[in-house]
Amino acid sequence: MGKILVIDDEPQIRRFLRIGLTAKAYDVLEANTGVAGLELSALESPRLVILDLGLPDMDGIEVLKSLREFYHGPVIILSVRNREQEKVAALDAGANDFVVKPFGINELLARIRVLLRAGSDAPSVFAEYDDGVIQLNVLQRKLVVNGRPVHLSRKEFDLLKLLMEYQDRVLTQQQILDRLWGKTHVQDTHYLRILVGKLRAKLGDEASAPRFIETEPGVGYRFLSNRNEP
Amino acid sequence: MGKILVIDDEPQIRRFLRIGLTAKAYDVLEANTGVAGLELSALESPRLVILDLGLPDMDGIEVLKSLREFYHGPVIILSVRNREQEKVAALDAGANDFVVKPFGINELLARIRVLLRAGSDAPSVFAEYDDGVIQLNVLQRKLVVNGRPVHLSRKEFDLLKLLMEYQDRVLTQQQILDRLWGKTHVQDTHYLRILVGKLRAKLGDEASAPRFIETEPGVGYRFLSNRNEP
DNA sequence: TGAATGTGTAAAGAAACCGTAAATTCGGGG
DNA sequence: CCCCGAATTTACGGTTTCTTTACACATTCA
Repeated sequence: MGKILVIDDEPQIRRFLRIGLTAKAYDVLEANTGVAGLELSALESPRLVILDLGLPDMDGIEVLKSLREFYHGPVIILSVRNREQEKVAALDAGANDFVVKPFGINELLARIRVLLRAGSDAPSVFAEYDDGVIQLNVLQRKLVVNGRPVHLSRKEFDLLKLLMEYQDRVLTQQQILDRLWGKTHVQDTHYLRILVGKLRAKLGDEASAPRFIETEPGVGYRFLSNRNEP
Repeated sequence: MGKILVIDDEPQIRRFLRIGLTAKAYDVLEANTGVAGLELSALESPRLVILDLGLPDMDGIEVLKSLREFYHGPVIILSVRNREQEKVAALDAGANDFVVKPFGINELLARIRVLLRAGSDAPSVFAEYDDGVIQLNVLQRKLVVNGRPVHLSRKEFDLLKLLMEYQDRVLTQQQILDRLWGKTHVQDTHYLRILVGKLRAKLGDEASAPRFIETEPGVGYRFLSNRNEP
């Protein structure tokens, strides 16, 4: 049926979930800390993640945000607290659902079915990119080009990651601006041109004969995956 | 921001939702019975539906099932009852979320954002065209004719995509002009002729013996799908 | 036949768009 | 508080794309 990752520090909750999930033929992976959970997600590409907000090693929302750097599958949040503020924060940070403990296993299973039903067919994990020429590590936010490490600023990195994630597809200027600057700046296309310029310079790319980032005039940019060159 | 339909018989709940939703710039439609709600959904194609299970005229689950016969957007269920059985039934009948009354407006708004966010990158109706001779990839914005990549400008691409989308059917000049230039330019048919000319040139087509784009004099243009040629 | 209308190319002009450089402001760390 | 890298703003030259203008040709219909 698919792998489901449970990130929770309470053994009895994990047991409760393990029993309920395996009964429905899901494969259950378990982690008892945020760090272990993040590692497992990147490694195993689970179909869905269940994340308890009350972890001992990291703040739950931080785990979620880190997870969303590379994991795009559905995430269900568990919490003992029923504060609206916390729900809104988690949902806006990228969670797909929020379930307050205690909860019935059947409700949780139904919510899982809803999310898997709607699931996309795109790969759920984008943790690294590597064709012989250019390597990007999303977790460490590090880039290597032709064997040389290249330092990127925050926005430069986010832009490159976004383009690589949708390689060969054109991302419109509006899509990029929305993602990097927020909806309030979707018309400040000038920011974007400058950022692309800086990124190209660091990649050793040139606009007139692009090997990495290609301009689609009036539309947006695309990252090229097929490089045919010396 | 998009139309949201509220199906609820209690005026105070509708008012509560109307205020909260319009404050976030959603357009709110309202229905106080199941029948009225189904009619409005079919008529208005809202971006999202909020459905109360306790309606006077029909059983809530039945409304949901009927709705799902034709409506595929997100549906949030409201209910005063907190029985697990009911939640499971609703979620399995096609609901995307289930919120128990009383609830905070901010949580509901956050859950709405989650559902609208998920549906935003839904697969486009028309993503690709390919007969042995000509291939168009909409997401990559790439065109290949007889194995050779051909670059199209923005308007050229939009025009070709539109024609291919309605292959073998005639699109009137007005329809095309409206779609590409907006209603203010529906009479500037010169634009269109020039654009068609450029597109034909890039496709290797000629107006007198069209293989791809055929002129329907006095009416418009059509893209030919059945090519019988050497 | 000949005006009127519709269509197809070509080329010039205008506008929008892109890329780079450099100056200025912002913000976090020491 | 100062410093440095990052982010934003300003300025400008070059290019593509879009729009406008011009004209030849075909078809229709009076």
